[in-house]
Amino acid sequence: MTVKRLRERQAEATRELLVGIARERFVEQGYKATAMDDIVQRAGLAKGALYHHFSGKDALFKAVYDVVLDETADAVMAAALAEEDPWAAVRAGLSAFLDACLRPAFRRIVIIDSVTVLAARAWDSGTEGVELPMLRTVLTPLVDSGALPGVALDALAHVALGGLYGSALYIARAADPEAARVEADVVLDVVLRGVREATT
Amino acid sequence: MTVKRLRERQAEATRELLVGIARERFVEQGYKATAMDDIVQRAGLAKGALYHHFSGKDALFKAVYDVVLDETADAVMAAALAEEDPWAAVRAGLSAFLDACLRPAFRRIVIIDSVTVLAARAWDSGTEGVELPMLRTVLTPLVDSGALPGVALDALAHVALGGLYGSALYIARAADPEAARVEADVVLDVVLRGVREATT
DNA sequence: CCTTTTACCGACCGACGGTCGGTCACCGAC
DNA sequence: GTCGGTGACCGACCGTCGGTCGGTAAAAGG
Repeated sequence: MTVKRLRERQAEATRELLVGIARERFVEQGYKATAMDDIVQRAGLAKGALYHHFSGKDALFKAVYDVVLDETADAVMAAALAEEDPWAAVRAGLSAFLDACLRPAFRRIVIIDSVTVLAARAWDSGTEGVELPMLRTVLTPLVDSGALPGVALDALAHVALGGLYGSALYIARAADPEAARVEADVVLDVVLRGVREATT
Repeated sequence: MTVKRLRERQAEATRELLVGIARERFVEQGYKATAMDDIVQRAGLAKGALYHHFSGKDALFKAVYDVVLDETADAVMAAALAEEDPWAAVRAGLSAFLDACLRPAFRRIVIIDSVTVLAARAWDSGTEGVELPMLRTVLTPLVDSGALPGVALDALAHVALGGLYGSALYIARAADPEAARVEADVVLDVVLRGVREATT
């Protein structure tokens, strides 16, 4: 496993090179405006190489998306799981998420383009992203604790994800992202405290 | 104004025909999978005619989008403005919105594809949709009433829009949309009541 | 009438995602 | 060592599709 054949290492390097170039282009120009030929040329490779490693443009994007998302998911989950109290956990995860929204790569890849590219795929196949399972993990304690009678976990997760998405878009669109982050934080905090106090 | 020249009427009819065909195709197959040639052929016209009336595929989609959105916006705004109490207005608009989510055309055009197609446009130009102004109209009384101290209207509108979008997606994805509508309703109601009771 | 306007035509273009037969360096077996 | 197999990579080629442009005929206007 640790001992890699030359061919293997070379292939993996090529793959990572492609993902790296693709990430740079996707973040800078967006998904649609980025041409496969451009990526290939900048990588100093031929088209066949790209299609040898990735089944298509969307698969390449997915690889980039996974990397960018993981960079955030770890931080968010760590922040949330570090808290004992379910409400505090939600609050901590929220804060970590809003921080992530300030990063250009996260905004462009995860917030804007992922919807465009991966929605169709998720539509046909039952493929589910990482965000919903994450939210379920965080929200399950709340629902299980009986604090939210009659609330379906899945519905709650979807609405919450939407709200987060809305915040992210607001921050991404703002002329002053830092200030927008604070504003979004206030709004989400009001909602969170409201739900909490009204149901306990 | 009411007296239209023959040419004018003919052109308008053609335009509406194209929008109608396009709407049918967009709803059935989605934006990307729909080819301009297909629309043109079904309408019994040539490509030039289409490009005479619409500057491009996205412009054609925008025309369809506007029609579908207006069909809903009127109902939502009417429901909201019929209520005196700001909170009841929000609740009424919410209900009307969730009803709209059950309509296939609304789901496909406004919820799914509009993000893909119109996001890029809205990104560059400061073009804003109809939803945000609508939400601002509904939410302004709440913010003005001082019930939500420290909350920025725009941030609140964005978060709310996101939550609605999440609900809509949940309903659209569900095997049983009717049941999902009820679940989403419960969640949104909990959030709404929570915020309301915690701040009054 | 004759000119202008314009709705509409349809052949053509270029960009772009994707394919496929071919090549050659590496690798394991004997 | 050498030899057959494997697979990373090559790059010319293709189909699709959004978009263009010179042309045409009929209505509008004088």
